[in-house]
Amino acid sequence: MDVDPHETSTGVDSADQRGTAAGTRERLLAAGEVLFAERGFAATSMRALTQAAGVSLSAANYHFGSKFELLRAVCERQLGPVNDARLSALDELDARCAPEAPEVEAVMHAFLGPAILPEGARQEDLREVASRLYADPPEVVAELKQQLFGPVMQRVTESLVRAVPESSPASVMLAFQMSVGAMVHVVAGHLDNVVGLPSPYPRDEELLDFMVAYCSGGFRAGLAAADRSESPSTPEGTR
Amino acid sequence: MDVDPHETSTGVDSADQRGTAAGTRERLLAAGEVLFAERGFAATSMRALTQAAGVSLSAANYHFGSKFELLRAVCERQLGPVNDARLSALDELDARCAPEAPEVEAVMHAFLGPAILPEGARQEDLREVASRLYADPPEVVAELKQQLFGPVMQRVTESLVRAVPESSPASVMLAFQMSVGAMVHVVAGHLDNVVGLPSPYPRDEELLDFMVAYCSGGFRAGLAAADRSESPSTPEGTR
DNA sequence: AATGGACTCAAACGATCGTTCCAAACGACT
DNA sequence: AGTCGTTTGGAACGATCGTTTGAGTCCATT
Repeated sequence: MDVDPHETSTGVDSADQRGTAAGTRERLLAAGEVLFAERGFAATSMRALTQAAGVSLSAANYHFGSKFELLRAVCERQLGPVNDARLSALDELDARCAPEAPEVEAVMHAFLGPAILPEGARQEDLREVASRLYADPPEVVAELKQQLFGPVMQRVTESLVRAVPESSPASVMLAFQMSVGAMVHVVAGHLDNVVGLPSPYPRDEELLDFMVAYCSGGFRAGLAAADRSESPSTPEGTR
Repeated sequence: MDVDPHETSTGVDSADQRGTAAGTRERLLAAGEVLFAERGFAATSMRALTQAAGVSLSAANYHFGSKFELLRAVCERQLGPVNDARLSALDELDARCAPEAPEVEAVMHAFLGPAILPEGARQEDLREVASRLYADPPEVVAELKQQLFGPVMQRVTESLVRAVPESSPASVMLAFQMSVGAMVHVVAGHLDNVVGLPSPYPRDEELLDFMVAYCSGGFRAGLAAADRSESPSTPEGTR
């Protein structure tokens, strides 16, 4: 807390790979992506992480201060572009269909697309660290999760509520959360562990279309069932 | 491996709570249910667990041999009845609709029901340990997961493939896996962390109906999209 | 050449991890 | 009473955890 070495030193220059300096921080982030994603936070030791990154143990603590801050940096680097893309896609969607509410499919596409298809440069492979956040939390990760996902979740929920005005917001939230669960399951790569699906499932537009169709169809079907069970009886809690 | 104290000592008698013996093992399992569920395997220490159970540290290792075997016992106790109920519900479903294939909704209900509604005695609260298995694995839990979920997953997939014979089995598996993800998300209680839903979400029949509708609707919509993208073009890999 | 900051390293810190060991307490049976 | 097998508690084991320390290296600037 006393002295933070270089807080926002990222992006001081373009293409500064001249020495050995810039490589360390990047290698730590890359190793954190892999290890945090496949073993979780608690099960990943700093020694295993720094060894995988090929740097010293104290280098990690110098750059990030603590293990948790390294996790935060990894998550922010992974989710920052994704969430930005989501928000801009939702803004563009709202702007396109003027005063009317957007379609459920379009909102789901704006939400799922950036998580499935790699937008910018980082074309590599896994984006699963954030998914692991849904698993590890010893109640410390909760704050990080809220900070990372909160704004986007609120924004998507708002668009979905407008898309389906006839359903209660609570049902909309529940249905959307189930969609989140389905997405997390796919992105985290839990597909192969039970049945014989291809392990690194191809992240192409075909999968995205599939997931958008699934989440939208489930969303609508769930809300239909909720409306059906709310209207005929039990008008409890009109408040 | 040498001497296992009481391997299958469960159920030697009915109501054998005479001394202090039967209480220890039960208290350890109960504490494991709570702590493993809310903190994960790696983040839960044996000391915290035994302290929560009110027993000594060595008592846990005496009864279960190791931390991992305690996790296995907790998971088996939680998932055993659930998976049995699932299999018998699927058998009953197959027997009911004679030669015809079962409905998607019925299969989903047979799969989701036992996980949502507590069948037998254990009416308590959380059944989230198994969900945590989808998160923790440092590649050791994979074997346990396969052992716990494998048979049921295979059985459900088989029924779903028969229910939707026009779709490819791979698409059916993927769609079902997304349903699993949605269910895990709900059962694990990840609902509250992002938005303001009620934290211990009520596990009643209304929720079950909602989830069955969601998973079935998503399942059908996803498969429809997959069929749509397979038939018109790209007959790649006919092999 | 010299200075200062950015960065890395090996080594060690105290704490906690899972597990083991051993002695004591328990009930059941002769 | 006495013995046996079962179960428990306290202390300690070696290993590993996250973090800190201090000396060292590198490069940019003067």
